[in-house]
This record gives sequence, C-alpha cells and structure tokens, in this order.
Amino acid sequence: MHLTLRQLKVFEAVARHLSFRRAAEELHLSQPAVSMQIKQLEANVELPLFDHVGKKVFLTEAGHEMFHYSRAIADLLNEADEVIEQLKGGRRGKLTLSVASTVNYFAPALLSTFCQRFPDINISLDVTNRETLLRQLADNEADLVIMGQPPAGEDLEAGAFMENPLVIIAPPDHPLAGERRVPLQRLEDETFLVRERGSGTRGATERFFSQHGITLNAGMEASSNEAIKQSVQAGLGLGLLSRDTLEMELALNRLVVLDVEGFPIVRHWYVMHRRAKRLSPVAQAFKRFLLEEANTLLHPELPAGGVSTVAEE
Amino acid sequence: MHLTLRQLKVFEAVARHLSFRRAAEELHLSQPAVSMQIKQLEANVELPLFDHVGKKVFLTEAGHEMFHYSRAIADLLNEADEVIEQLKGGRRGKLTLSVASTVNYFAPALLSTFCQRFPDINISLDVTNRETLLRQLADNEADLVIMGQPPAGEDLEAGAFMENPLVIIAPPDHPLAGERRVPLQRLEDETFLVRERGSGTRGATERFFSQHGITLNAGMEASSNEAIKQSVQAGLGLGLLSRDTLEMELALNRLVVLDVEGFPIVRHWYVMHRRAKRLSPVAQAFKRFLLEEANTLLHPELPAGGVSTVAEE
DNA sequence: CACATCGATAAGTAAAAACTTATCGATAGC
DNA sequence: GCTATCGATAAGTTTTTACTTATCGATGTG
Repeated sequence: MHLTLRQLKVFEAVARHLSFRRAAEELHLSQPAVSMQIKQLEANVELPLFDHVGKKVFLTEAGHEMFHYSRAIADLLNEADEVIEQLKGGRRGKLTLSVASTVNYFAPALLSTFCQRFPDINISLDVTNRETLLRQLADNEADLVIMGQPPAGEDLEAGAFMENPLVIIAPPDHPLAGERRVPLQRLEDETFLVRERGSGTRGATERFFSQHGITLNAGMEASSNEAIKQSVQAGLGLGLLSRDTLEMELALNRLVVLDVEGFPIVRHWYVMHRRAKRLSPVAQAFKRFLLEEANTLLHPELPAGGVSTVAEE
Repeated sequence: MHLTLRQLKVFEAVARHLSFRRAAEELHLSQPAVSMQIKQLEANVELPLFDHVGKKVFLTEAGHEMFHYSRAIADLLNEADEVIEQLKGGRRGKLTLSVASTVNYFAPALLSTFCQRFPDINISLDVTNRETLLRQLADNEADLVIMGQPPAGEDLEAGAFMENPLVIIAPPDHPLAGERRVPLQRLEDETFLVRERGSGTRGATERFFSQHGITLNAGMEASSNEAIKQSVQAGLGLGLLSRDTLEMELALNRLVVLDVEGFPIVRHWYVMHRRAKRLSPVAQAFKRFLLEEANTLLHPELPAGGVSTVAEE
C-alpha cells in the first residue's frame, strides 16, 4: 500500500476532532482536501475508517487502530526531530577524538571544561601515536585529532590553537639551573635525553639545533615523555620537552627549566580533520572551542585570545 | 520539515547496505533516484546523514539516529499493516451485538461456534428489549442486532436467518396434551398467558388469532418468557411462545407443545443493521454466519441450507 | 596508468499529488 | 418546512514528485 505521512497527519486531525470540517480548519485546508486525504487513506487500508451516523462521525474499529498507529508514528517523528535538533545544536552527540600522547597532559583539562558546557555530549578519547592518528583520520575512525606539527602532502585541515613551547629541563641541582640567558653554545657540553626518532618533539629539536649550528650530544633515546623526565631527574642529562608535560614536576621542584638563549622554541598544537569530512556540530563546536578558548584556559597568565598563527595544509 | 515515508524507506535501504548503488538495486531504482531521496532527506534534517571516505560510505551520528527512527517507523507500519490485515480478514476485531431477550436462549450456542472459528474476535453481547435495540442501531452503539419482526419505516436492512416457530404450550397433564390436530376453535375455551403488549410475540399472536376470527382469552400478562413458562407449568393456563425458548422444559417434559391446527406459526429471526452502516469484516462474517449456518447448527434435523425467505425493509 | 566502479549532478519528462472552487445531498435545529 | 451545516463529489489547475538517461569527477585496483 502507499501510505503517506500526510494522510496519517490529516487522519489524525480528523480522528481527534471527529469532524472533517474542524480538521480542515486546524490544518488550514479546504474541507474537500481533507475528504480526499481520508479517502486515499481508506483506499490504502482497504477498510473504512469512519462511520457516518447522521452528521456525526465515528471511528470504526480499523479507524481506532489507525489512530493508535498514526499517533505512535507522530510521536516517533517528534522524538526524532528533537534528537536531530539537539545534534544540530551540538548540544548532544558523540565526539570521537584522538590525540598524540603528549597532548594527554593537557587534554583532560580541556575536555572537562567542554563536557561541563555540553553535558549530553559523549566523548571518546583515544591516546595514540602520530602514525595511528593519521590512519584514524583516513579511515574515518576519528572526528578530530590533536597533534603537533601537521604532516604535509595530505588532504588535511589543521588549525593551531595553542602554543607548544619546547623547553630544556634539568634537575634542580644542575649547574645551569640558576643562570640567566645561558648562551646556546653552552649546551654543546651537555648530554641530552631525547625522544625517539620520528617523534614530533625530536624533529623540532634537531631542526632547531642544526639551524643554529649546534651539535646535539644525544645521550639516550626514550620513547615516552615520562621516561625522559625520570631520567633527567636521575641526573642522566638534560631533556627537551613540551612544557605542557611538565606542570607537576615544575610545581614540585623536581625539575627546572633552563633559561637558554632562543628558548623556549615555540611550536603549536594543532586540531586536525580530513578536509573532505563534514564535521558534526559537536566536532565543530569542539574545534571552535579549542581555537578560541584552549589557550586562555590553560595559560591564564597570557593575554586573552587565540594564538597568532593558523596553519593550513 | 517535510519528511516523506519514501525518503525514510530509501534511506533505510542505503543505511543498511552502506551503498547507494546496492540500495538502488534493491529498490529497483536508478542510482540517481536514490541520491535524490537522500539529498532531500538531508535537506529536511539539515544535517548530513552519510559521510564519504574515499568510495566508502559511513553513517554520521545523525545518520545513525535517523536509521533508528526509520526502522522504528517501518516496524510500526508493518504492525499496523498486520492488524489491518487481520481486521480485513475478519480474523480479528470487535463485534458489538445486541439481541432481543428471547434470542438469548439460542444466541450463546451460535456465539460459541463463531468464537471458536475466530478466536481473536472480541464480542460484546447486549440483551435488551426491542425499543433499546432500535435506539442502539440508530446511535451506532451496536454493529448488528437480532430480533424478531423488523420494524417498518426505518432505514434498516434485515435478513431472516432462522425460523422462529411460535407454539402453544401446556402442562403435560393438560386435557389437550395428547390430542392430534386440535381445531383452532377449541382454544377459545382456554385461558392464555401472554407476553406484555409491545412484545413481538404478543403482536404475532394477536394478528394470528384475529386473522382466524378467534377471540383470545388472555388470562395474565407477563413481561418475561420465564414467567410465562413457570405459570403454565403451575397450571394457570396455556402459553404461546417461541419454541426456541423451550428446549429444556420440553426435554424434561415439564411442558408439552400442543398440536393445534395452524401451528406452529412460523416467524423468523432477523439480523439487522442500519442500511447506511459500513459493516466491519467481523460483522459481515457474523451476518453471513447467521444467514448461512445458524439454521442448520441449531436445527440439525432440518434439511441443510438457509430459510426460504429473506425480508428486506 | 588504465580501467571499472562509486556517487553526484544535470536535464528532461511523465505522473501524481495536493489543492482549489463550486455544487450537491443529507441532516438536525429552529 | 426552512435553513444552516455537514461531508461527498466534480472539475480543473498548479506544483511537486519521482523518475529516467547521460555525464562527470573521484577513487581504488590490476
């Protein structure tokens, strides 16, 4: 049969009023228009839905059944509409987020604020390495990812939303710990504990030193920020890390940041997605949130506003 | 928004296959037709429902929600269809039946058979007097009524479905009890216990006697068949009742039927409804059942088939 | 790189849907 | 009995729907 929602809607009005004319009024239609819809519906159902006694209108049993179902369907449609409306407004929905491991040091604070603002949003956070992040973007497994330097040659859109200062750390009793404006050359005498090759931090470090003609004396490679911090604390050498990973250690004075010329190296954190992807309202809201507010939220000492550069690939 | 069931149906197919082309195949449509329906649906929802990664298709979150609702609506429609189909087949439904009080002597046997045949049918049986029966028909409170002689001058359709023989009853020890072919005149010597004025039985009785020039000697009026039977048993006079009310008394030999010339007076039981009323399939089935089978069911000794006359007003 | 396949898009068409106004027949109330 | 009102019906119109075929651009595969 060829039911239409229009037929059901008109029928519902007639059944509610038990009057064709009043249904027509309610729907801003002429009375024959109502008669027609009902006629078509009855033709589809192949049963009369109304019984006419004098000028009174009754629902037949089939009419009662149809009334029940047209109500139920109308309810479902309303419910769907509400849900869609919420999704549209970004007040509800699911956000699938993947972040580089370093990001996990500050991501929870951001997510916490965002979740408070949109309580009905469900966030799935995946912390993984750069390679996996890119695959997840390609396979549509993540709506957004957050990482450092965006890769070139991909169809990605990347927005820098927060500074990512690389600093040199040392144990508090290190000879350079108290010095101001340490010349860059002094670092050639030190041993450095660095992240593994392929890490964003490692790449930036090497680029910086070679630009300034300094030879890096790499003592040990570690694949996690935690390992580096532990080793620096243990006196195995200096470290070069994103300051965002160091909050607690600095507060507890277990590590100190050296005041070296040219430091901190200011890089940025980027929120990224496939350019072709149609971001959900939630994802859009979160992206906007990062670009507009993340910096001031996490670095309240800085002047308000976003960072100065937005890179797009 | 202006959703259509067609959009939902096409969407459901695409969402199920995660492929426009295969959905088009399933629906026997061209692929652009599918693209269009989806496009319209997305325009209504104002959110993308599918995400395209390479040549793979994913549901967005809004798409997942819509999928859920389109499924739910399809389920409801199927359910409605089933119910309607059952109503149509008369396998299910409600039958509102009102019968004259005399009918109640045999109605239960008929209903029992009918209910066995259509187990999902819900029957509401009202036993009441003639006047109320006619009002119920007029007010659409009853689908069908069963009574004796149908009234004239009303827009009613009446079908005779079973003989309704009026017989004269007496206590077993009455002088006429054993006699064969008692002449009608003999009845003038007897006292009769009759139903109240306005009763169908009473009317038929009076018409019969006046036609044959016999004066009825009415001894007592009673408003129920039971009262008449009791009084006849008690020896207060003869009775004139529908034989259908006497089954048990005859079987127990508490009453006997006199073999009087011209008796039994053969009247009929009628099933009736407003001519304008569109009978539900159940009501149609029951009406057919009465017309075709009631007589043979209740009077198995008679030759099969309906009664000879069908009166219509 | 060539090729097959996917979905989007354009253009055109036949069908139907959705209304309208005008009118009719029936009914209930005065 | 007259009249107002109900719903059905007829006729006609405008809009929209629901397709089609043809073509394009993008994508993964041999």
